[in-house]
Amino acid sequence: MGNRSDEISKIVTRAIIHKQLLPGCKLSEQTLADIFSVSRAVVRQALIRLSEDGLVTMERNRGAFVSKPTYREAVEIYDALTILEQGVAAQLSGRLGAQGWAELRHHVELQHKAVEEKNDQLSDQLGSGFHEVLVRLSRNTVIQQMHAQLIRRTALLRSLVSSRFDYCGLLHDHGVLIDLLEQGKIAEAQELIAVHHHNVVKGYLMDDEPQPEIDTREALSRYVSQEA
Amino acid sequence: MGNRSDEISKIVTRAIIHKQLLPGCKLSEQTLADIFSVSRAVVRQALIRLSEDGLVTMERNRGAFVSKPTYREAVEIYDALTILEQGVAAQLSGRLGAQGWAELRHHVELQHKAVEEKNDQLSDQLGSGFHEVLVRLSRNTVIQQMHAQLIRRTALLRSLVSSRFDYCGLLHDHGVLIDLLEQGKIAEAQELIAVHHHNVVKGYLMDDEPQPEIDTREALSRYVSQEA
DNA sequence: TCTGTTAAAATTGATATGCAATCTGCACCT
DNA sequence: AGGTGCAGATTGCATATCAATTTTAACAGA
Repeated sequence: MGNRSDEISKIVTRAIIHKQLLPGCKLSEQTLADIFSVSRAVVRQALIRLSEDGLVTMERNRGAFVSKPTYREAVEIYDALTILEQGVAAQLSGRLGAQGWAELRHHVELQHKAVEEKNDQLSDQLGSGFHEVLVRLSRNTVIQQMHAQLIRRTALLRSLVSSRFDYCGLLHDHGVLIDLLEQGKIAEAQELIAVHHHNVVKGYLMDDEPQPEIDTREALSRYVSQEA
Repeated sequence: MGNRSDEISKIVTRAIIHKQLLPGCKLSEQTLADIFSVSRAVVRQALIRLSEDGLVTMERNRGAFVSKPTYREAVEIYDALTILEQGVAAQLSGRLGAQGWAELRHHVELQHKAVEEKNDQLSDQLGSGFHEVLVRLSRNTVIQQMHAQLIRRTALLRSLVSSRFDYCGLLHDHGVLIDLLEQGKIAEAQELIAVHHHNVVKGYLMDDEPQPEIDTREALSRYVSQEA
């Protein structure tokens, strides 16, 4: 689509994923309009796109902010990822051609190098990338898009915490997963996926436990709504 | 959210789901602006929301149309639904309280009456409703929203074909599914979910086989792009 | 009658501007 | 320090305008 608002939303998405725009950051309409040299109307459209995607939260008369997921949301997102990837894994196992397995192994290889070079930025990217490749091989664009959206939201989570992952362990999981799937051990593969994501979430837990800072507005909403 | 564009997009969504607006229908900006007594800008925002949801397709300089899913898309949507519900089922089995099972059975009861009264409209609605309740019981709003979006898109599919479902059979599946889950027979429950959705898609096959009518523009796009 | 061309009208995508409602920040007062 | 009130900034929406593109209609020719 050749829409200006679409381009802008994609650019801002990239900025958010690359931790240039951090959760909670205000996205002023006029500021963005100046930055992209477009009218406020176009910026609003871009912000709406972003909010539909979950990366941005719009508050009436207050404006748009980069979303700040709660811990609960993090768990839900990884649960959703687990379910999607378990389903895809079951479909792929036994049905994927040699070229598919090769692509997965190649991806693990790439990440292996990134980890060895201690390139955390790249390791991170390739880490998510593996899961994306896995889903892409299912050849189901609907699932692919849902999954991609979830991955974008995990990027939000990563910029919310300064967690240090056990990249080596997570990477090892990827390799084992491929083996299990190729051998048709679906149940074990699915269990591994669940544990894998569970480990990632645990990595978040370290410094972002229950709730970092509570939004007063949200905390009081239930009381305000039933005031006399 | 108190946005006007949000309200409008929800109203149009209802109209599409209720088959008042059919796939392929043109959604003129000015027309909608007149209908809702708002400016074109607000209508554009609503249309963007709808297109992000997949119910509406926007074509540059041509406008917005109610989406017309292909058969392939239908299969992909039901595959996605299958995966989501299989995952939710596995989580629910053994973990859901008595109240949860009761709610599910109650829902089947309601649909049973609707089918007896030959109220197809209501049967349809409750049919999707059962799946929504199932997912709601997972208490995962992320999965819930993804699932709800898929359900909306299945409504699109239903208005695209004049299929007559075997409501009785589908309803029976729901009852059996509850039994299987309550007994902890996860694998069988998951298989039933897959077969259930497969049967629904087969119902669509009857009169909407490969492609109803091909969009010339789309059909020729690959040739036009590489013309001399 | 059918086909192809051309001109007019309609539609979209985007901008600019104005305005009411609301929120924010800050000086001010107790 | 802590509450009050106002000025300025921001959002949400309306209207008006314009270029680009598409659609429609009229028209001419085979």
